[in-house]
Amino acid sequence: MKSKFHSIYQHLIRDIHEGRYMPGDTLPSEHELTTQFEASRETIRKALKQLSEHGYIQKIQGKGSVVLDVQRLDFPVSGVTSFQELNQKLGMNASTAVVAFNELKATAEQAHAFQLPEEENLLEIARVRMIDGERIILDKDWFPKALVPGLTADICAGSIYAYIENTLELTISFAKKEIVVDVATEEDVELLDVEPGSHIVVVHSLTYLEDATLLQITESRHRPDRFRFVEFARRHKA
Amino acid sequence: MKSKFHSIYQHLIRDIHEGRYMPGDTLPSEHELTTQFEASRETIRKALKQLSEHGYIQKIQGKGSVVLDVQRLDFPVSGVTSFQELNQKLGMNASTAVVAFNELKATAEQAHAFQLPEEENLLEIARVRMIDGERIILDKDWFPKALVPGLTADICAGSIYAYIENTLELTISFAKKEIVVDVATEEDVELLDVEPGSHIVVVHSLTYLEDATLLQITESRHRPDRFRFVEFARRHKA
DNA sequence: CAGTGGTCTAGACCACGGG
DNA sequence: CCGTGGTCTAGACCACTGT
Repeated sequence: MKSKFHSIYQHLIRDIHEGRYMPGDTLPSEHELTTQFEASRETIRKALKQLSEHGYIQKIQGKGSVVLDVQRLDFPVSGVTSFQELNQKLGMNASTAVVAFNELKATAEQAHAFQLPEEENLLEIARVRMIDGERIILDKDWFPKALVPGLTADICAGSIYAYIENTLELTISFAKKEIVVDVATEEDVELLDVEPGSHIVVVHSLTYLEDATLLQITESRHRPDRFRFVEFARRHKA
Repeated sequence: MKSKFHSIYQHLIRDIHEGRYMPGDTLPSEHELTTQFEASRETIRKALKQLSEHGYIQKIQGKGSVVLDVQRLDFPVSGVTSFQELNQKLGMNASTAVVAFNELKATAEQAHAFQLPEEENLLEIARVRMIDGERIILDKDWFPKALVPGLTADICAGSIYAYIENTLELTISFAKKEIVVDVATEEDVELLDVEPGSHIVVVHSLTYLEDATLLQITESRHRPDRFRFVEFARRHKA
């Protein structure tokens, strides 16, 4: 992204993070920002719109753009973010073990979800995430094999997202997620540090590319005492 | 909202829900929509932007706006939505019992969160949500008393949000949420149909008005087997 | 009243996709 | 090549907030 409004957006985020604008302050008016960034007002407004959507500011008509307290939000499990990205950002003492890497035929249900001909080949990957020496998360992923050529078990031990976005140059665009609580399966007990009969938090995700093709189905199974999900949401009236 | 782009947005949503555009179809081009709605292209684009953010369409450069399959998303626990609104929308067989309605002094922590002088009066409300005859959810809310004049236990048995938005004419704007899993307290065991020692899904929320003042702190405690949270999220690269 | 954000317009140029 | 969406502009008018 090298668009003008996106640069302005990032510039203002940096200003907020570095404390040049504190929570409760109002940003300079849109008119002032047009001269500061040498941009038209609509361009400024696009940048402010994004800041507002991401929880950085609240726009108040007649007053200005008030900076919100973003401190309590800095654990962005919400949105579309990979475990490795979180690991780096938060400096978690984490590691990944690949426990399965199989090629198999799609089931009827999977073929339908991926809009592929039945019996198309899928990659099935299972990974255990360890944090501070404990096995906390079991991630199970399915990809259409044709979409991720060259993907190896070694790559899966690092960041699949980095491989997809940087090496394959695919653009991940959006995801649908569902969080439910399930009872631990035998597999959970075997692979994670959980007791039989314990609850497991299950995050199902469907991840899509920018042309709206389904790239990935994920089932992420979390030990409940280490699960945390944070969201910023705006209200949309009916 | 009676803005032009919002009417167009709603018009297109209705078209999608009523099947005039099916998943996989492309909407008419932005140029065509300008003549159809007698609006400028930027106005059309504002409407399409919202459709995109809410998961209705995916815009693809050079091609058009593709309609997504919105069927799997129609359980919007994500966003800022009240229990009563969900109840109505989904036709749940649900009821609410108010189990506490107290006026008390704010703790230091609460006073700080609400940015009120210490010892300001708060309302503390606890409600049990029953679905199909089972006590599933315990909601505990705190409001600054001054912000919700006239709120009674009777109103709390219905929709507090409806009272706030329709009667008090306040506008709820955004919320920060956190989902964690806790072990059932004695209070949970007493008020909900759960076993001692069971897990409880806890949703902490901070709800804000459009001038960014904190209106409400909520702790919503869910029986795990009936908890479900669905989200649509777009990826924002670092 | 002046200053703020909210909406809308008409036109321009660019980047991408597909024939 | 044309049609698509992506960005940017300059200017206009309105609605709201505060003095």
